[in-house]
Amino acid sequence: MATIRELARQCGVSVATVSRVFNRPEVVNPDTRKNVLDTAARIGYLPNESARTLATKKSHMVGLVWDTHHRRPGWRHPFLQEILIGLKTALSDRGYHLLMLATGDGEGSHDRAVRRHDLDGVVFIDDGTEDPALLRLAGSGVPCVSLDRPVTGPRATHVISDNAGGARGAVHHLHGRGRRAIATIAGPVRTAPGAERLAGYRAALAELGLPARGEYVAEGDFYLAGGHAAMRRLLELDERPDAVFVAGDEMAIGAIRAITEAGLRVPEDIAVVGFDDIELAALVQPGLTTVAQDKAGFGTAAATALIAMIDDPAAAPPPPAVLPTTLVVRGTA
Amino acid sequence: MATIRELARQCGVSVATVSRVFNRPEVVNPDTRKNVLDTAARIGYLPNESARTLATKKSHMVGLVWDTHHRRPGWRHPFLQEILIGLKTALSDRGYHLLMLATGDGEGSHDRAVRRHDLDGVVFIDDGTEDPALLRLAGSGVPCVSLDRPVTGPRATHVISDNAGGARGAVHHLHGRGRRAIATIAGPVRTAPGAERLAGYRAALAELGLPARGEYVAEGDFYLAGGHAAMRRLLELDERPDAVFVAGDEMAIGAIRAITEAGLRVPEDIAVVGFDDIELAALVQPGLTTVAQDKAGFGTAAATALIAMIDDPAAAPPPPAVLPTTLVVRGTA
DNA sequence: CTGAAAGCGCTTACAG
DNA sequence: CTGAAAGCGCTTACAG
Repeated sequence: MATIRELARQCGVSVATVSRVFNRPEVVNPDTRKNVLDTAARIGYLPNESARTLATKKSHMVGLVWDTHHRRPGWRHPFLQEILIGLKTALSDRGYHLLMLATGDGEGSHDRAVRRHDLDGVVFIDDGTEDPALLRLAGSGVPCVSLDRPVTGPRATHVISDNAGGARGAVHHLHGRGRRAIATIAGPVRTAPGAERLAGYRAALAELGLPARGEYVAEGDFYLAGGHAAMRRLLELDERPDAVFVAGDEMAIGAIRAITEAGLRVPEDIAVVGFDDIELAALVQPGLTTVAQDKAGFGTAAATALIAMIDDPAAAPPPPAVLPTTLVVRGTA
Repeated sequence: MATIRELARQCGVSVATVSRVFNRPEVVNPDTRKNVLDTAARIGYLPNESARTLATKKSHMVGLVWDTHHRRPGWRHPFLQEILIGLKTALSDRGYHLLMLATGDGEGSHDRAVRRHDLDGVVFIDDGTEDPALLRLAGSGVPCVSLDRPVTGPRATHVISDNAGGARGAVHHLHGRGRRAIATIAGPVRTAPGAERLAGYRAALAELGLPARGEYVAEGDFYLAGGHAAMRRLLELDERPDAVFVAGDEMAIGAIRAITEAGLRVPEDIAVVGFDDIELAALVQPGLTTVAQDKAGFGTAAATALIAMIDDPAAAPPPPAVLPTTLVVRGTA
């Protein structure tokens, strides 16, 4: 590998000049600049990132804390792949790479990695658990953006869907279809999406002048089995609902299964609206009517927020990005 | 951040000694070793990775080339998330991090990133297209392991499922269920999984003494719509098949849809076996009988192979890892 | 607009 | 078993 010294020699300039053409090209004479660039291309010179990072403390790498937890082994984000695409694309457009942080090598592994590698920022995508290492990280002053949950810190912000708005829209849609006994299967209220979607459901009920019945709220866990179990509880009610807003698509699929097993039909007997718009939603039959999240938008918004913080160390963190949702009407409501 | 110099000062030793306790602890006096380790923990010393990499040319980072191509924008690997988990876990157990390589910043971006960051190795997970940058990388001498496709290079190997064996098993299963007119919907034969599964299908036919009819082979593209279209072609045949081995679960779901639309039943009229065992396979109704791949095994095997090459620069690359498959019998065959 | 020099935080022969 | 010193490949005031 050609080094900066070798390139400088071949161009007859100092290494300082070569360095400048790569970092502040505008300050160097156009002719020498061109010469340096040309011979760099010819001999295949590439600035070494470790040396750069060592000198500048900027690694041009962003950490991704994606927790494949001990506590919740099989945790899957409903659309990790899409988020990754958005993140990676937006980041690489700005010259940043994504470093997937190993987890589980003991407490505090994340902040250690951040310091050892001089990471410029980090994005969290976790299951909402209060991990002390994450809190410490967010509090430490490195730019952080978290997905799907609020964080606090001097340079931390988050991106989240308009969960309440999406939920409201779903309930209004159900109401528009003539349903009046509208139940919900909520996500865990300790998570922001769980709590906000439930709040949106309640708000819509109030707006529509529908009674808020406690027994119409069943809590699930965002997984299929949880949705199934919650629906069974709902089906045992004396006044069976004629519609249910389910706070996650996987749970909605489980709920539909429970309804079918009970000998009832969707949407005729009970209409169902989900949330997320996972791939599966379009593939089941009938297609799942659901509140779609802007999947790629998560990645893009996270990258944008992160880079804003990285570019201006003095600025306050950008406000949380709230992504609009879209109701996708298919067959279940 | 405490540096090695600061730590050395506090311990009353030279930086060389401190460096040794972290890199070759066995050569330093147990007492001084303990002292260094203790004060390191106390003052929160962490070796800086950039400085290490600069000095040693080992970054302890492995690149992941995951092509979200221009040529095939929406390309999704059926179980990227699971592979990522396996990879990340196995890698981090050995102290390596995963760097997701940006793509699209022009030709050759991958090999440039590898050189700039002194990556210790790279794993490819792509759609099988012949990307010159990848070939160059594999030929360059950095340890490479590719998923789902063979590669050649001085230090390259790959991990792949026993595609032919899995396909054979599927056809034998169909035969055991009494089916004799067994068709297949193949993946693109330019991909290794596509070609090998087709070969396995043909081998099984021969073993079973069944005729190999050209019109019973329909080529799909691994996507749902392709499977749907291929099945429609098969349904138009004079001698309609009574079973079909579909080389991918998504295509299988599409095929089932086509069968249903034609007013036929699965498995009564036509039995279906898929390949992959994607999440969806267990969720559709009836459940899809399919050849399961060892998802986490991909990541683990890739990490193992990579680390073997990294650890012994002189050794020949390990032979390709061929992962066994498992037939999962559900409702469609 | 350009160069000489110090410095970033480690590792590693080489002596002892 | 340990230390002094050179070196890894850059960047960045500081002069000029």
